[in-house]
Parts: sequence; structure tokens; C-alpha cells
Amino acid sequence: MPIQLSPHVPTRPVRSGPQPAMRALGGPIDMMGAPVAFARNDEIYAEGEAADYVYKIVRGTVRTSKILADGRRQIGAFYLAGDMFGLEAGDEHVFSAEAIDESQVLVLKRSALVARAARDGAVAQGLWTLISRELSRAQERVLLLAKTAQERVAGFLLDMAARQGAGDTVDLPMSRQDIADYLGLTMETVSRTLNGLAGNASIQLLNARHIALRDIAALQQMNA
Amino acid sequence: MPIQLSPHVPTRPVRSGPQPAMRALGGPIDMMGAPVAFARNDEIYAEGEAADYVYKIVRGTVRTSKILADGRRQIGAFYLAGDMFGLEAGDEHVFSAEAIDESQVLVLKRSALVARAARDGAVAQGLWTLISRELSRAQERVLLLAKTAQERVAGFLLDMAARQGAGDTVDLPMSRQDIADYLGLTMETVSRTLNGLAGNASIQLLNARHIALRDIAALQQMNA
DNA sequence: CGGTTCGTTGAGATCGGTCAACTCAAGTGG
DNA sequence: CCACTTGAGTTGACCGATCTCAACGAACCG
Repeated sequence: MPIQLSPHVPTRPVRSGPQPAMRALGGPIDMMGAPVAFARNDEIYAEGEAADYVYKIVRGTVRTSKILADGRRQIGAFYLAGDMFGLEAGDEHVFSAEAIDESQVLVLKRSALVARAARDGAVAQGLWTLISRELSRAQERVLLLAKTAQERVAGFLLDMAARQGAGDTVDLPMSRQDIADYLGLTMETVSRTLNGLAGNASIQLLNARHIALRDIAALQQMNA
Repeated sequence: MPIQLSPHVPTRPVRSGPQPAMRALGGPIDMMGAPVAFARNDEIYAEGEAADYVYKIVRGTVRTSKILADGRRQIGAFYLAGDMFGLEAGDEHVFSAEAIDESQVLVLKRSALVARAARDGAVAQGLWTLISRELSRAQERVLLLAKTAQERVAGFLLDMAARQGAGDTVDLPMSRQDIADYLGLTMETVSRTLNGLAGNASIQLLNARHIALRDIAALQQMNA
């Protein structure tokens, strides 16, 4: 069994020897670092902490978040298996990161990556791709936040579906509250909107966390 | 006189020999590229165009924007004198760029920059800083868009004031519509909010495009 | 002086938020 | 096995911030 860390306790990465799952991944980056397991809601790093590590998800889902001065929470991003996260613009984390479900994560020393990047053009290229993708996502997000609740939810579903690549059915490991804080809506509005989309047959709620996209064209129309 | 290009016509960068203003700037990047002048509302590059050039503003102000499928316009960012823009995640521009007022811009070939970056660590560092700053701004923006109209406007004024560095008075070269499209509000709401802030003495509208910040603490409070 | 663009102001409509009750599924322990 | 708890999600009624539509004012320019 992977190491389980207790919930809600800020944790430091813990070395625990390579796991079989890690060898299944491609690319030189995967050959570095220690795989660490996190339980549901475990904190991977905290806001304001030194950004000394970069992470790659082997299994599970991670969210980054930030508590605003007025107590509201903003989700920075969701990361799925295969995604990397934790590389920030500055040398301090602007968001905190938590596991959404049972997750296994490779922990890479940032300094080691940067050192390799100086020698190895492919690694440098990889870092550039990584931060470029973060920028693209953030820009997408800005566009999304300018839209109506229905458009935001539709766009979110399409984005998740594309990232999961599993046909027209979407798996939502995160709660309605997580989605709401990501989209800048309330939980109630997310719920109503999903049920509204189900009402006009654009989607079908197989259950709360599992959704079938029935009319992708209609969803893309909304996502415009 | 700088070259004047007719409004609303997509333009290619035009060589026109170094101008005195360019030599006043520091750093190796400033010694490259051709300064080009743009008139109010001139397009510097279009959405979807190849991102072959990177730009540095010598004088003036630039906005990047994108027309959504439903006809609404979203402003990507405002760039002031000294700022660089046009470096995108992909090799195609996601936004278009237009001059807000009479502007003078250095045009740098992206490939030349990248080539220099491979040899010169300082240039590579500069590119990294540039894209990092873009990412930070985009993230800031996401947080801003989760707030009320008053908070967005207050945050915008504080941001502009900080970037202009000219004490507690802010110069707004862009129209109310530009601000609205940047903040995800309507022009009317921006206008009402500014006049509301003036009403409670947080700011003073010297004129429509020139604002004095009278109670920065109150504005920061809103910006929370 | 007339036209044009930009900004302001008003009145009413609406989308999404707030507050609150209810359902449902998954434990947990007696 | 059943009562109880707990957390997530749904649903309803009401409210308010922001949008929409429209008129008006002000600055600028030929």
C-alpha cells in the first residue's frame, strides 16, 4: 500500500522508493523523483510556501486553491493523471495544492529540473511547454469567467471531457463546491445549471459525479 | 514625424530606421529591432496570425483583444510604455493587438530572440521572466473576475497606478468600453462605479481619463 | 455650427446569489 | 439490523447587483 498521510495536516514530501506505476510513464522526467501518496483532501503544498518542488500526477486528481481575504475560496486549476503542477512564476506558491481523491504524485526537485534544463534542451523545452500551457489555461479561464453560468458549466464539461479523452462521458472527481469555486459560481447555481442542461437533453446525469454528454454540438454552441 | 498607418487596416511591421527614443532604453533587447509608429486604433497584429514577432512599447499604450463568437469583445491586457507583448504560448496569436493612442513600438523577430536565448542566458532569463509575468497577470485577473464591480474597478485603478508609478494620480488612456471589456463589466457599470467611488471620496475624477486616488487604503480594502 | 464620439444618468428586467429546507447515500455504532 | 450522523447534492423563494435599453450631456473637430 502507498503511504497514507492523515487528512488536513500540511505535509512535506516523503521519500518512499520508486513504485511500479511510475515506470509505466514515458519521458526522462518520469525517471526522476519520488512517488508519494496523498489521501483525499491532503495538502500537497501550502500557499506562500517555497516552490522548491514540481509535481507530476501518476494517479488521482489535484486542485490548487487560494483563500481570499473575505473567506471565499478560488480554485486555480484541476490537474489529472499525467499532468504536472507546482511550477510557479515566482519562487513561492501563490496557490495551495490538495489531493481531491486518493492520489499518487511524483515529486521533483525544481532546482534539479532547472539544472538539467541548462544542459538538456529537451528538458528546457518541456519546462517552456509547461508554463505555456499554464498561461493558455489561465487565459481560457479569463474568457470563461466573462460568460454566463450555462456557458461556464458547458465549457467546463467540454474541457474535462477533452482532457479525459474518454468518449462523451465525463468523470467529475471533484465536488460541486470545487466546480463552483473554479467557475466563480455558487454550488447551487452549478447544480441548477447541470440539471437544466440535463432537462434540455444536452447532458445526462448518470449520477452526481458521472455525466454523459448527449449533444456536444449544443454544448459547444454555448461555449462559443 | 513617425510613420502613420491608416486606422482599422491590418498592418505588417514596417522598417523605418532607429529613432532617438529607442536609445534611451536600457538592456540588450532594446538594441534590436525596428521602431514602428501606430496611430490610435491601428491594429498591430491580428488574432490567428503567426506570432513571428515580439514587441516592446517605446511610447504609448496597447491593448490585446479577442472577439467572442457572440460578438462581445474581451480585452486580454493593457500594455504601457516599457512593457513587452506579443509573446504567446503557441506560435499563433490568440488575441489581436491594437494601439490605444499614438504609440511607438520596437518590433523584434521572435526567432532571433529565441536564437539569442540559446546562446545568451540573460536573454533566456528575460523570456522566462516575460512569460512568468504574463502568467501572474492572468492569474491575478482570474481572481479579479471573481469579485464585485466595485472591487474590480478599485483593483484596476490600483494596478494601473502601481504600473505608472506616478504617485496617487492615474492616467487612463483607454476608453470606458475598453475598461469594461477588460473587467468583464458593461461600460455603464464602470462609469457608475467610478462615480460611486468619487462620491465616497475614495477617488476624484479630475476628468474622464485622469483620476486622483484619494483614499488608497479604502481602495485596497475593496481589492482584498 | 452641426456632427460624432465618449461618457453619464435613469428605469426596469434578469441572472445568479442567499438562505433555508429537504433528499439521498454512506458510514458508524449500539 | 436499525437508528443516527454526516456530507453532498438538490430544490424553492426571495433579493439584489449588474445588465439592458434609452435618453441626455460634454468634448472635440471639421
